[in-house]
Amino acid sequence: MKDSGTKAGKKRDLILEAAVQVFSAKGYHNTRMEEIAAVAGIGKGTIYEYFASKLQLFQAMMESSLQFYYEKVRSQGRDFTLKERLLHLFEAHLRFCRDNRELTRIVFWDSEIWDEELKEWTWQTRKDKQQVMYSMVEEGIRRGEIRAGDPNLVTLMIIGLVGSVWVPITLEDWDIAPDELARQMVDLIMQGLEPSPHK
Amino acid sequence: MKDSGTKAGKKRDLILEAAVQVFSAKGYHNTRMEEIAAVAGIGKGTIYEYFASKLQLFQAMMESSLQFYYEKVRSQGRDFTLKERLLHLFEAHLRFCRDNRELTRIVFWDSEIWDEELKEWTWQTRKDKQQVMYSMVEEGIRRGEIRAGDPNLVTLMIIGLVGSVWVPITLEDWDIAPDELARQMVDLIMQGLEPSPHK
Amino acid sequence: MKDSGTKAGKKRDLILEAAVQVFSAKGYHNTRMEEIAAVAGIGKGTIYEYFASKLQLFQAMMESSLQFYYEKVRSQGRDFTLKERLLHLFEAHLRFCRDNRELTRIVFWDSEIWDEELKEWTWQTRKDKQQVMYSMVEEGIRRGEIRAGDPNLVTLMIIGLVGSVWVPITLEDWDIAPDELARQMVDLIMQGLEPSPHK
Amino acid sequence: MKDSGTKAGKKRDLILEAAVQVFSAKGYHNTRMEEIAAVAGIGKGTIYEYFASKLQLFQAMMESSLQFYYEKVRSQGRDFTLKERLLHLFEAHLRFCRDNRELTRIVFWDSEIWDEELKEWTWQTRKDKQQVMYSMVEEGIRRGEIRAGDPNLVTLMIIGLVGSVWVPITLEDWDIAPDELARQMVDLIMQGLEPSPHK
DNA sequence: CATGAATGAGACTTCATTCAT
DNA sequence: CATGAATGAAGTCTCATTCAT
Repeated sequence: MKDSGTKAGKKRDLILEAAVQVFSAKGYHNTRMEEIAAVAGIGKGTIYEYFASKLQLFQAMMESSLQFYYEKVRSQGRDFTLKERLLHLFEAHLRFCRDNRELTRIVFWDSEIWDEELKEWTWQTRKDKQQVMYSMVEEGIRRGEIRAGDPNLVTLMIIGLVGSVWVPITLEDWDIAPDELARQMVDLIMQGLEPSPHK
Repeated sequence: MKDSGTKAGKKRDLILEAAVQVFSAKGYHNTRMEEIAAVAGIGKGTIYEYFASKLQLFQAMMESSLQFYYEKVRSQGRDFTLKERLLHLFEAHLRFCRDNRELTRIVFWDSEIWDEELKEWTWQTRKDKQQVMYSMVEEGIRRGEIRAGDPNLVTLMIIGLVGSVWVPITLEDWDIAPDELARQMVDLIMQGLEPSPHK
Repeated sequence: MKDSGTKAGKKRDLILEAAVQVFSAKGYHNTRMEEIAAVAGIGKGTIYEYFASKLQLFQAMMESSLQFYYEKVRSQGRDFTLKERLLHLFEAHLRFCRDNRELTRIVFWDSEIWDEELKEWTWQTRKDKQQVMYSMVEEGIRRGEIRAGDPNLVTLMIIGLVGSVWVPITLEDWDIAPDELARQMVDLIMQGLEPSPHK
Repeated sequence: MKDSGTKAGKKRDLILEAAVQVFSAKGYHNTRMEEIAAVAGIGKGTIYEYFASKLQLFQAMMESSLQFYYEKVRSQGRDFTLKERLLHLFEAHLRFCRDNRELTRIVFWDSEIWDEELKEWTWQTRKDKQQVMYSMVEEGIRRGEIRAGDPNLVTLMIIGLVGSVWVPITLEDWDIAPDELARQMVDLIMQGLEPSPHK
């Protein structure tokens, strides 16, 4: 699936897949290298042929997972209104969450590792995501698609909403229809809660 | 027995405070009992006079911290509109986050412990919080204060927003004015993003 | 009971009695000073007012217990035949074992302490006991009361028999009549197992 | 899987041998896993590759030792008189004690561990041993080889004698000739101490 | 004298990592 | 390349002993 044509990296991907499974199910600290090896169906020592340490394996797994995520999510058009872009974004996100429950659990939530390097990386990733959203929001304001306001706060609200629905989807196995839910989410964000007398 | 009246449990609290500090800074697994003891300025063994194990210390810290949080947040009136209640809630929450950056970091975020009992407890806490909000939302709909819609989704959005602002406050040391920010948040939630032609 | 008239040492004996109980029930290493204190109904620190360490408390308990044992057992006449003396000895021994099951358990059996000093002491005690018996046996041979043979081996057999009946008495709560059993034991030792055609 | 045929379990046996040495010399509680490892010439962690815990190592050592003992002792004929069987038994026992001084010290004596499971097992072992002897005695009585009497007491005496000679052999390094000593022991048991006028 | 809260040395055990095969 | 037996650093927890009250 992730294999890029050639046979090279086949075992590396095998390990990565096993890592996703085990890390997702048990978290970083409760995962034993031996178990990853077992799940991958290889020897414990073999992992070290491809990854220098447990931490680096975790990082690689996160990176590849997020890349995988971004590929899915970012495949959206450019010449759309903010509303439409949000719709696409939400839908893609929801779809991904629904289809990769295990993966999202570890990628989005569980990160008590506090390795300095990884912390920095996690941090940067978060900022990047926020920055993308921030740009969208700012552009939306410029275009007059949304009313002026603190774009920062708006960005946070959107990110927060996206994050909040993730919880019940992955943790409670909430069964959703991505397109329908995305529509509702956008509606909520755009219209707010107040009853609109003019509608 | 331990002390006469006011100062009872002094050392227990000392340990709890140290635990908040160290657990918050390093996360559960990277925290060493010895370090907590050092920060508390006591001997390693003393902790075990008050808490049976590392896990139980963590649990006690979480519990007391959350209780502390709820005390601060729940001190809000009842005979108010949803809007007013949200305003109070947000403001209290923001105030707490601002004033207890370290604490909120561990309490709200970091929980890769995966002890079955604690997991259950964390889970229940989350559900409780959600339930309270859900009731508020439902009542708001009944009263006609907000338009009908999936109360579940609305609840999630509010929780998501609350959570999302917590990140920059505690992690980026975002300096905020709780009352002003709360007002903006409520406004956002109530009005939505769309430019309102009728206003 | 053990108190020698005055009030002095009352608490010391209290501790000693508690020590017998707990050490007997749990063995040396599984006994906690705190438990002894609890059983004695005093504070943990108080033990150290009377005994310098756990080991010394154990030693004192063993010493006083053995002294108590010897008092009971040695109160036997002198101008008797070996057979009579054995009879008295066995009976006294059995009586003591029956009446002090807990105590004998720890005193005679359980001694995995391996403190060099205590080992030496245990050792010496054993040798002393053996020496007393050896003298009796030797005298018996001289007097022609028993046939010549290796007095060492005879001594061992007697000690062995005494020890062997102790096991079911204290561990299996074998209910015995000391005088009757003593008679049988002496009979066995004196006559042997072989059917005696001449008797 | 570990090795081809003869050398299988080499390291496990290495550990077991070291365990016998150290446990025998120091007793259970005063033995440190690290020391066993050192004696075995391996790393501390390696022990845990073969035994789950200190207690299980001890149990395994006891079991294998006793099996080893029984193999040596039980290799005796069946169609013999009680006297002959005792002779063989004693001789085998003495031989084993002499040749395995260290081992017998821990196996027969030192058992202050008080783990419930092990206690039960020790207990059962003792009962089994006793039962075997009891059967022999009973049969001897039926056959008229020994005079009637309480077979229980006779059994205890024999066991006691066997145990009693063990002490000087292993603890005092008593140098013995197994066959000669066994003969004397049987003679004592069969004839008793009393001078036999008919002999 | 009596106490028990405090201490910290030291024990068992885990598990990431190495390296000989 | 692949392996898994071997390793030992490091962590949690126990409990005899101390000492301020």
